[in-house]
Amino acid sequence: MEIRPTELFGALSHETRLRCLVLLLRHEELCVCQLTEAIGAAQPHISRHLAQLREVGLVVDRREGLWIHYRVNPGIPAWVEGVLRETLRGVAHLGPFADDDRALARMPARPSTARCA
Amino acid sequence: MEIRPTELFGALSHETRLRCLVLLLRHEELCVCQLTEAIGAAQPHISRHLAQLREVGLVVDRREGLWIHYRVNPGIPAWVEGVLRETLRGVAHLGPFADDDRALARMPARPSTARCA
DNA sequence: CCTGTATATTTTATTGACGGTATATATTCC
DNA sequence: GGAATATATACCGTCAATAAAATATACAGG
Repeated sequence: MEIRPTELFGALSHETRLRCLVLLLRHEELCVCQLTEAIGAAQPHISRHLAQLREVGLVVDRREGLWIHYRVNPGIPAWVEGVLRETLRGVAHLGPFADDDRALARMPARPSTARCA
Repeated sequence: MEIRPTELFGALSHETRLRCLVLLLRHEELCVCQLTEAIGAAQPHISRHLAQLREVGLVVDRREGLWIHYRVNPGIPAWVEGVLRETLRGVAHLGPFADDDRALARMPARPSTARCA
């Protein structure tokens, strides 16, 4: 698993992508509709930025029926893990990131239980 | 001292800026001519990217005669320090970063001793 | 004050990232 | 197979980042 440093930081330099990643660091695995709902943006917007995270190798996806679940790539190098850990430590309490987490907690039904929206 | 996460990562997402920062992490304090020589780019190029690192708050500068010395801002938040430490750990051995360090070591005269070029 | 050195900034042109909308693909259920 | 849902991609106009060259500023020494 190789990640080029400038590509890593480029991926983290956009608020939408960073918010997605922070949610995934906190919740192991989430589907697109959960990320979309928690962040409160348009679905193609979230999807496009998730694709960029995937292309860099930061996240992997897994299809299950209609839903596609994303998670942080378990194969990232140790130093990248370190960067993500320190980042989470630094941003977890900040406005948008904390709000996203609360919005996610308020979501009524989770996938594999019923429909998303 | 406040650093916005997306701005931090944006600053690290350009190879020239990351190379400058890695050199500064390793050497405490360097003047522009040392960075220019070690990296082997045009002076205005280095200067512009140092300015961006300065605007984000990652580095500070100090004038001493003709030379302007840059160093990593000692006032950055702990989590940013953590990110930088992990980054250094991850990239130190990679091509351009290791080469820069060797090129710097080969520089004959250092500032405050004689002329730069 | 004039020259040369070190560094910064401005200018201009180009490339690349982004958002929004529309459309396409995949899957399930009927 | 057709409808509905979840997600992805394509298209397009716009704006910001970048490079390269030229110019400006700051300082030192004669």
